[in-house]
Parts: sequence; C-alpha cells; structure tokens
Amino acid sequence: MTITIKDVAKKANVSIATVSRILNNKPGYSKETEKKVLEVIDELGYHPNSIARGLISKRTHTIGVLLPKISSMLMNEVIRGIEDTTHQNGSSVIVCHTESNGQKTMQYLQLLKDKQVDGIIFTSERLKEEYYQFVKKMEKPMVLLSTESYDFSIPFVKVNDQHAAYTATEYLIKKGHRNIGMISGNPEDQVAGQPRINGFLQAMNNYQIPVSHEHVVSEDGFSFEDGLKAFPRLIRQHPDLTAIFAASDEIALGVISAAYEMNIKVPDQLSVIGYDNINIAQMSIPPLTTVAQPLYDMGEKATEMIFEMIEKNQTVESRIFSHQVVERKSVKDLNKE
Amino acid sequence: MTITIKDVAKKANVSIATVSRILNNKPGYSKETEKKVLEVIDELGYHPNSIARGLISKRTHTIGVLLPKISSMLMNEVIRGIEDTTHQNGSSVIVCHTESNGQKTMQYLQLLKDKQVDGIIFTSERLKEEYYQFVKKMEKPMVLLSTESYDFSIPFVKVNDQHAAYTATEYLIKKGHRNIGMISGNPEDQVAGQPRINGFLQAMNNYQIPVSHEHVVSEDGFSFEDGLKAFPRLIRQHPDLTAIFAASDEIALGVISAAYEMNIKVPDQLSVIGYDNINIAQMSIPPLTTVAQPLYDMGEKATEMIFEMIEKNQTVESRIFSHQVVERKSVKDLNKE
DNA sequence: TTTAGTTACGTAAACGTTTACGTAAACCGC
DNA sequence: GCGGTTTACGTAAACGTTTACGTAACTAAA
Repeated sequence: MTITIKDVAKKANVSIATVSRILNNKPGYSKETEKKVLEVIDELGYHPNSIARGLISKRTHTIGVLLPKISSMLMNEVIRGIEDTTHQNGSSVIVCHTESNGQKTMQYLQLLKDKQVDGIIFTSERLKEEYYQFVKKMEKPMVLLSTESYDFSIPFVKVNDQHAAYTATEYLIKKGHRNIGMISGNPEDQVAGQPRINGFLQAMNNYQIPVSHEHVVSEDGFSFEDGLKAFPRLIRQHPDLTAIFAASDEIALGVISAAYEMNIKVPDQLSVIGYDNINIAQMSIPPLTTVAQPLYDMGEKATEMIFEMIEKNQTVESRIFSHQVVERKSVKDLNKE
Repeated sequence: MTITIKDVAKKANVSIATVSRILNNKPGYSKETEKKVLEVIDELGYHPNSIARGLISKRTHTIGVLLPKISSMLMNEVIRGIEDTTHQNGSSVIVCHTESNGQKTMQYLQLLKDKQVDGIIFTSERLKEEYYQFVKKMEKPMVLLSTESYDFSIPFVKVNDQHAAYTATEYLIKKGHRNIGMISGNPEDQVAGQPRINGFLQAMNNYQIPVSHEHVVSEDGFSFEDGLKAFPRLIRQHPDLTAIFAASDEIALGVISAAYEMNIKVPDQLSVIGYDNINIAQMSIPPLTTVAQPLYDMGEKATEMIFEMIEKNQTVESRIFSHQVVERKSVKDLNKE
C-alpha cells in the first residue's frame, strides 16, 4: 500500500487540507504544525502523487517534443538541452518521433493531449495548418524550434539559415575559393532547404562570382548517404570545383567519404565546409570546418520559453541565435599559396 | 471547457458507467447503445483523460528509462528501439539522463515514482543496491539493458561482452595479426569494462600469443577523446603493434584520428576494429570494421519485456543477443601479402 | 465590552475516470 | 406462471489530491 496524504494527516493529527497547505506552502498553518507534519512526512517517506495533483491542477509537469527524426545527430544536442532544462524545472519530457509523417504527427498530438502535457515544442518541420488547429484547441502553449511559421504567429527559436549559409559561403570565398558548389537538402523545405540555398547564391552574387543553379545539387534530406550520393554528381558536372558548402555536417561527411573513394584529397584538392557543428564534425578526417548552431542552447532556450508561457500564461519573444564558423581543417586557404 | 465522459453520457442519454464500459469494452451494453454512444463520442470529439484513468487504474502508460549519457551515440539507437516499441504499445517514455551520478539517479527514480511509471528500463550501468531497493519498494517491474546484475535477480538484455570481445580479437588474429593492443574503457566497470578486456586476453591466450597487461591501456570512458588520448600512449609503449581492438566505436574513431595526426595509415600500417557498430562507424575514413550489437533490437526487446511484465504481472526470461562482426575497411588482411 | 479582523485550522466538493453493487426487465426451463 | 439466471443498464464510491467555504479562537481597535 502506498502512503497517501491521508496517512500523513492521520498520523500528524491534522486534516488533509493542512498537510496539503504545508506541501504547497499556502498560508494557513502554524510553525508547530508545520514542523510536526514535516516530521511525519519524513518518517513515512511520503511523496505526493503527481497524477492526482495533475487531475486537479491541470498541470502535469510534462512537456511534449515533436521531432521528425530522432536518429539525426542534430537533434541529439537539442534534446539534451531540452531535457536538462525541463528536469531542472521539475518536469519531464515525452519525445515523439514523427518521421515527418502527417498522420503519425496527428496521432502523437492526440497522445500529448490525452497525457495533458503542459506545453509542446515543435521542431525542425513546417507547422501544418492541421497541427496548428489541433494545438490551438488544446489551449496549451507551443514553441517552434529550428523552424518558423509564416502562417501562424508562434514564438520560435532558430538561427537565420540564410545568413548562416551566407557566412559559410563567404568564408570559402575569403579563403580564396571561386569555384564553389553546394549540396543542399530538400529545396522544397522552406525552412532548412531554400534559405540555405539562397544564402549561398546571395554570397556568390555579392562577391560577383558567377553561379548557375547547376552549382547546387539537392537531395531529399540531410544525411550522410545524401552527401555520399550527391558529391559524385556534382563533381562530374563541375570538375573544377575547389570547395563545397554542405547544408549539413552529415552531408559534409558524406562528401569527404565520397571524395576519399574517388581519391580526391580533402582539403588539398577540395575544401569542404559543413553546417550544424554536431559532435562528429570533430571526429572526421580531416576535422570538419563548419558553421555552428548553438544546438544545446537553442533547446534550452525553447524550453525556457515554454515554461515562461506555461507559468505566466502569456506569449513570449522569439529568439534568433547567432551562428559562428568553427575552423578546423577541411578548408584550405588558397591565399597562402 | 474540455469534453468529459459526463458530456458524452448526457448527450447519449446513458450513464457515465455505460460510456466507460463501452470505452473499455467490458460487458454490459447492447449493440444499439454502443452505436449511439460511439456516434456521440465522434461527434463531440471526446477523448478520455488519461490522467484520471491513471489515478484509478494505477497504469499511466508511461515507462521510465534511465541512462548514463544521453549524448553517447550508442544510446541513440537503443532509445529509438525503446521509443518506437513503447509508442506501438500506446505508451510513452520519460528519458532520464543520470550522468552516472548516484544522487541524480535517485532523484530521477523519485521522479519516476511520482509520475507513477508502469515500469523502468535501467541501462548501461551497474545497478546499485540503493537503486534496487528503491524500485523494489515501488513494486514496479524493471529490466536491465546493456547491463546485468550479479547481486539481484532482474531480467536483462545484453550481448555477451566477453564473447564479443573475443570474437573481435579473434577476427584480428585470423587476419594474420599478432601484435595486437587494446584500448578499453574503465576496467573497474564490471559490465562493459572488465569483460571486454577478459575477452581480449582470452583470445590472445587461446591462440598462444603472448600478451602482457601493457597491451591494454584504459581510459575512464568510451569516448572519442578517450581514444584520442590513449592511442599515443599505447603506440609509444608498443611501436610494433599492427592492430588495435577498441572497446567502442567512438574510441576507435579517436584512434584513427590520432593515428592520422601521427601519420600512421589505417589500415595499411595499422588495423583498427571497433565495438558497437553505431551510425558513424560507416562514416569514418576508412569505414570502420566493428563488432555489432543489435542496438535497436535490444531496445525493442527490453521494451517488450517490460510490457510483458506489466501486463501479465510475471517475470520474464533474460535474453542474450548475438553479436556479429561487420567488415568494412579498417582492418588489413596480413595473409594476403 | 463589543465588534471587526485575523489566524489556524477542518469539511466537503471537485477533478475525470473505473467499478462494485444494485435493480428492473427479459428470458428460460419446467 | 414461478423461481432463477442473464442482460443492460444506473448509482455511487473510490482513486489522491487541491481548494472554496465555514468556523472557532484569538487579537486589536473603539
């Protein structure tokens, strides 16, 4: 038998209301009874049942996180940030892995509703009308992470993808490169696809380097395999390329591996810059130069925002994090020749 | 206002008991009322509140997972297996990241108790007496994953570490290597440390290759940095080594990177075999040969076991998964010279 | 001394379910 | 057509909390 508030009340000779008041330190009890009750609680090893609490308070101290691919290493750091912060707030996280599948997403949203989560963090994907309407009906706060909605006004945290892609490209240019190609993810992707391509093109234009759309080849996603497949296509089209901007670190590693297979030396014959700065960027050979998103911090911030919305019941400012290129060894400085 | 069972009952002109019965298909209602009620449910978009349910049924359809390092890529696949399986069972997961910290672990256990999880999966770490006692008091099922307890009889799923290490070492030997070193994790670690060292030593002995304990150097953990640091130490002690068995893929990648820095070519001058077969094993240069644990399957199995224990309220057989070396390109066949 | 206000509680309703128990009607066998 | 069983419900208690409301005792002001 588990110990309930009643047991505590009985043993301490008070009512359950008093115990509850002490537990939630609401006014209405004397120092002495507090001491007595606290002793009994300690003695019995009582801990309030958070389910019963949740039933009344409508707070479950649980938040839901929706993300497309749990396996993506990108999300790893982000989730770490979310979970650490959530736990620091005395809550816990339910992670839902939608695989970018609309039906699955709706199922998960229903699950999160049933479980009465206090709030939802929606990541890395376009917020469809259907999702939005559902969450709106739930009347729970939501924040967007690594994505942004042009249709609905929901607070978000992300980096400026176009700007970051611009920075990466510019870095290559400043290192003396002129023949630069790009391997992008899905260009239909309005949030991580197109903007990065735009940033690339914009940098090239700004520095008056002629580019055609053939300089960027796209795959469906941002994975290692995508890079592996895309690189040979790109290099065949443009054998004179000296540098490549990859839209993700995983793609970049795919490029490096493919280049290795083709006996093209990185960075001597080909420079590569990635995007994200995930863990494995440092593990590649050569270590990957990349433009970093502060992934952990972004997860942290999104979580803080959710809690602010939950607790103060008001909306909150979006936040654009700044990116930063971290130099390692996959880009050659052509000026030093 | 949210829609409750009362609303459904009123609109369908039945009692809440009947609605509940229909929802849980317990006997006691006619086809007609069922149809009627189902219609109303659909019409109102009613979904039962799982918190209220949990309060009575003592089932929250939530399980807790304790793991030492969320960032470890190892755990990624495992967690995927756990979460997929859990969701298929209509439940959800709370992931707790203990950092191998006893105090934190106890806090998380308390959290899981408060949240009334139906069961606990405890991974990759020694089950301390304190933890065991706590869970025992909770009276909830637990299974061990990638670990095993010699003190308490708890069902587990893992691979046979010693055997797998033996297999890895034997693979190297069969490829003609005789000067083999090992980089292990923490040898104090009774579950992932010592057994792998034993397996290594055992294989060497079986093939009558002299080894000293100096052939194995240990670090605190199983990370990339550990491999990076350990390799120079090892190679300085034994410059004639032709192959290395790394106790994890991350260590192996560290070894490859360190070797690259020292201008030692893998696999031409040095062969490396890893352990785990995580995602990035295929991304390294050269792609890493490694002994694979079926990580996803192990997560899946552990979850199935937990659910069986929860639902049938009985204990369950432990399961040892078989390992397998996956050949890639980081080991040179010396016989072919 | 009376009155108004405060303090320190206790009682009971509420949160949204499940379920033990009760009951009236229908059915069955003889 | 009578006892007994089954079917199809309804009523109300229970799960473990929080909290609105009530109240008795004490305090302070007039």
